[in-house]
Formats: sequence, C-alpha cells, structure tokens
Amino acid sequence: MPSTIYDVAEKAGVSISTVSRVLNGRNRVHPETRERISAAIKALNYQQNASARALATQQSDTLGFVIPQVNDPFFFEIVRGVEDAASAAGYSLLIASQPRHANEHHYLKLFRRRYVDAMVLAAIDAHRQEILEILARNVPVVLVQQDVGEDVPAFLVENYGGACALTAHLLQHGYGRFAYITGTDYTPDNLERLRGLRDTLAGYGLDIPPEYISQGDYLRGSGYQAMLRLLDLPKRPEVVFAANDQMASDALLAIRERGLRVPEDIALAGFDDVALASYVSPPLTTVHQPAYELGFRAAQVALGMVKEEGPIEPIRVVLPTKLVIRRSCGCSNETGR
Amino acid sequence: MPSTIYDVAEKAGVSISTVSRVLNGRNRVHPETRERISAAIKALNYQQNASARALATQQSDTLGFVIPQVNDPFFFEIVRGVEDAASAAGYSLLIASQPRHANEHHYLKLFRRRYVDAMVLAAIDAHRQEILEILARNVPVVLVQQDVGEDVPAFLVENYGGACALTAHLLQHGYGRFAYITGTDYTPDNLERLRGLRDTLAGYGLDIPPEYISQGDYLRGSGYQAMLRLLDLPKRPEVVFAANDQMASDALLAIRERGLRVPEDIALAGFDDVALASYVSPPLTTVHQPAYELGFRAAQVALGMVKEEGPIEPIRVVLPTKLVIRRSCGCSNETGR
DNA sequence: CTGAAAGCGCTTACAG
DNA sequence: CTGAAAGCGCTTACAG
Repeated sequence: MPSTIYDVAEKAGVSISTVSRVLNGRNRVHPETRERISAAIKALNYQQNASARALATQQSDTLGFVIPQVNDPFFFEIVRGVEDAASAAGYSLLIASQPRHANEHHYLKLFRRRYVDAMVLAAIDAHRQEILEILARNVPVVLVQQDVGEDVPAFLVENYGGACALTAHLLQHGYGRFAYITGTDYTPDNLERLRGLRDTLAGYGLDIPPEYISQGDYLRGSGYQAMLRLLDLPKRPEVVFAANDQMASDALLAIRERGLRVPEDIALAGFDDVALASYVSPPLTTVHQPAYELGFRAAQVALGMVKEEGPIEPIRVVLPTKLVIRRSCGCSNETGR
Repeated sequence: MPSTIYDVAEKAGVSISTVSRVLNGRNRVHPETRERISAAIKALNYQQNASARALATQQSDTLGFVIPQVNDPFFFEIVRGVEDAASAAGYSLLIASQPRHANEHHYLKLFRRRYVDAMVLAAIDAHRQEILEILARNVPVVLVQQDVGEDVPAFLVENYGGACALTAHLLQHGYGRFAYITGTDYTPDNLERLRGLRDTLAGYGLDIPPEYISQGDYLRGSGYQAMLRLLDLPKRPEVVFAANDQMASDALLAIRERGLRVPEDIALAGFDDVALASYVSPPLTTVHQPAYELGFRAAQVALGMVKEEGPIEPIRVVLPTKLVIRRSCGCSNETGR
C-alpha cells in the first residue's frame, strides 16, 4: 500500500494541511516543521496521488495530444516538439491516435472528461462544431496543420509559399511539363501546395492538365503507383512534384524500375524535408517544414492559455518553410544549379 | 461549468448511485429508469470526471510508456504497437520520453503517483532497483529491448540469432575482412549483435580486430564518421555490419563520398529493417525486428497483469528476427545471391 | 505558522 | 431495483 498524506502527517506529528503546504511549497512553513515533514516523506517514500490532486485542484497537469493513426516521421517530429514543451512546463503528455475517417471521435470524449487541461490536435480531421464546444468549456485547443476557421487557434505552415518557391526553382531549370502527385485532403496542405504550383506555373503561361495530377495518399507505397500512372502517359512529365517526401521517394523507385534516371530523364521534388529525403539517391530537392517547432510552439501556446483568464484568443501562426535544393531537381550540387 | 453526476441525478429524479450504475453498466437498472437517466446524460452533455473516478476506483485506466529521447523510426513503430494495444483495451496512453543518462528518472516519480495502472519501458537505461520497487507495489512493468534480470518481465528480440544469420550470409559471399559499427550500450542489443557476429566468424576461423570496430551511437550522422575511420584503415574492410540501419545508411553516404561503390568495393549490412533501409541505394540487407509487435505484445502483457491477483510473474519473451536480403550485401536481387 | 473542516466527483458495499 | 452514506486522497479558504 502506498502511503498517503495522512501517513506523512502522522509520522511528522502535524496536520495534513501542513504537509500539503510543504508539498506545494506555496505558503510558509516553519523551517523545523518543514524539516520533519520532509524526513517523513522520504522515510515513507511518499508520492502524491495525482488523481486526488487533480480532483481537488480541478486540473490534471496533463496535455492531450492527438495525431492521425499513421506512421509518418513527419508527425513524430511534431510529437517530439509537443513532448518537450509539455515536460518543460511540468505537464504530462496523454497521447491518442485517431484513425482517419473515424465516425466517433473517441479521444474527444476522453479529453472532455477533464483528463486534460489543454489539447493540441495535429492534422486531425476535426469537426469544427466539436472543437467549438470544447473551447466553450474553456479548455484550450490548438490545431496543428489543420484549419477549421479563424476563431480556433492554429499553427500552420507556409504551404502555398513553399510550393511557389519550389515551383519557381523548377521553372528555372527550364521544365515545362509538370506533374503533381497529390496527398489527401483531410488537412488543407495538399490543396495549398497544388495551388502554389498552379499559380506559379500560370505566371509563366503554363498549366497542369488533369491527367498529370496523380492521386496518392501521403503514405508509403502510394507514390509508387501514382508515378507508374504518370509514366504510362503518352508524353511523360519532365518534372514531378510530390506532395510529400515519402511519395517522392516511392516515385523515385518507380522511375528507376522503368530504367529511367532522375533527374536526367525526369526531375523530382518533394515536400517536408524528412530524413528520408537526404538518403535516397539522388537526394530530394524539397521544402523544409519546421515540424519540431510546430509541435513545440503549439504546445506552448496551448499550455499558456491554461492559466489565462477570459475567453481564448484566436491565435493563428503561420511558420515559414524553406526551399532545400538537393539533386533530384537537376542541380548538380547542393548549393543550387 | 461541466455538469456532474449530481446534475444528472437531479434531472432524472434519481440518486447518484443509480446514475453511477448505468454509467458503469454493471448492475441491473429498471429499463425505464435507465432511459430517463440516459436522456439526462445526453441533455446535459455529461462526461464522467476521470480523476474522480480514478480516485474512487484506485485505477486510472491509463498505461504509462517511456521511450528514450531520440528520434528513431524504430521506436515509433514500437509506440504504434503500444498505442494500439492500449486503446484496444480501453486504456489511455501516457507517454514520457527520457533523456539518456538522466540522473533523475522523472517519469518514474510521475508514474508512481498512481497516475498509471501499468507501464512499459522501451530501451530505457532503467535501474534494476527502481523497477523492483515498482513491481513490489504491485504495478506491472514490462521492459522492451531491455534486460535487468530474469525477475522482471521483458520483451526482447533475437539479437544474437539475427546477427548470426546475417553474418553467415555475408560469409557465403566469401568476405573475410569484417568491420562492425557499434551502437551504444544502454541496452543489451549492441553487444548481443557483436557477439553473434564474432561467434559466427570464429566458426570460420575468422576474427575481427579491435581497429575494425568503429564506435557509433545508433543516431543519425554517427555512422558517417564511424565509416570514415574504417575507410582510413591501411586495409579497408571488405564488408561492414552496422548495428542499425540508420548507421548503415550513413556509412553508405560516406563510402559513396569517397568514390567507392557498395557492394562492389565494400559490402554493407544493417539491422532493424526500418523503412529507410529499402529506400537507400543499393537497398540494405538487414535483419528485421518486429517492432510493432514488440510494442503491442508488451503492452498487452502489462495490461493483462493489471487485473491479475498475486505477485507479478516474470514473463520473458524473445521475438524472432528475420534476415532480409537486399542488395547491399552483394546479392544481385532480393531473393538471395 | 498551523489545524479543522468542507469540498472536489466519483464508486461501492450495505440496507431495504 | 434503488438510495443514503462512507470513503478515495488531496487542496484551500477560514480561523486562530
């Protein structure tokens, strides 16, 4: 049986109020008394019961975090950021992963039980209504890589701008026939990236016909199939932009399997700047997303809102992306061209 | 203000005992009463307070999980397994990541507060003493990729056998001068793999001199430096076995940078069978570890022990590994030789 | 500086 | 089938 605050109080010859005081270190306690209590705590190997504390204080000191049920290194970078921010602030991390397309958002039920003082949802196909309800109860929610309206706090990334910068670079190489391997639309980034691609092409009087847009799902393997379809087109693309590095890497495998070379026969680019991107050969030209920072800052903001009074302010932060030039675009070294 | 069980009871015109009964669905309740209560729950959008429940029942329905503070895809596969097992059993997952070499094991303090009904520790440099203490309090802990003695439950992987099988295959190619890029010794696997390598070589009258063992740390980048040192040896190795795929992939970069080819000039192999292994070129011959299963089963066992009476049985499971032949070893296709 | 008491929101024997 | 009451282990005004 673990010992309780009563055991400590008894052993130290004081009331539990005083024990509680030294535990929480807020009020002043006579040094001698404090000493006795500390000794008793150590002797009994006493640990505060977190549930009892949570019940009494109405806060759990835990941060809820939800990610989609995928095995994407990009998300795990986000997780690391969230974890670091939480533990730096003295919070625990309760993680739930959410299957895509779940009709019931189980984690939300869980988290609404006050299990959690704040939550961050990463790339989750959240229902606007549900989130507003939670916010209305005054528990801070911040979204990462997701957007359900101006009135809910969100950390986003410069998807459009990143895609524009990348496309502009690709155009510099002189490519004219572009193809795009799409991700899914649970989150806004896929469409944003496509929009960046299209707008930039339009500025050069170029367009991208529907058959040059090949459907993938961001996950391992899908880029391979999508690339094969592109390769079967009467005129194969000169350059393909995949919505993430994973799909670009799979596309690379498909291209090579057909006996073609990257970038000589087909140039290639991805998005994310995941570790994989620099290990494939040729290494991928891509757009860096600050995944760790995304998670870290989102968690910081969510936790910061816990203490604040009044309604939650709609914060919206768009983190910059950065073009990373490697060799799959046709550049011969990593400093460009 | 979220509503409580009292609000529901009042609205339904019953006592809180009865509300609790329908909430937990154990005892029988008159269908009509149940109906009224369910309606009240829905109307008030009532959610059980998890802390209060945990305090009353003495269990939190959460599983604690600790991983080292590294960004290794191998660990994230384990995480997925643990998460799936936990949510299948109706448990939440409390995650903590533990810096290597931390003098204070913060997560342990946290988890001992009864925050957690059971815990699994993956590849953590745990102190045997601490773990025995926890076990003594009757909270199940199971280790993954770690071993602190026969009396604490652990899920391990056939590291020795895997290394033997790999080495045997490499020997078949006729290589004689072997090198090893080591990982760290926080967990037993590095030494086990080296032992497998050595024993198998010994069977052929071969040995591996100290200068052919190059120190890495499993993490990104270290394999590059370790390989460079090997390349600077008067006689470069014919084949190098890196303790994980990450280091093997970095070694590949180093070899290529020196203008050498894999496998023609130097053959290469890794361990883990992480996604990266099949994307580098040539793809890595490696040893598959059932990471997801490791996590899933460890969590299942830990959770299973929660309900059981009496002392915790020392379970010890060694999961099989599997040789995965690709091309970095010198085979020309993926079916071997 | 310290203690007695109420309260946080549940569950669970115990009666009936 | 249902209710009253005690208890889970804390915190926090309120007195003193």
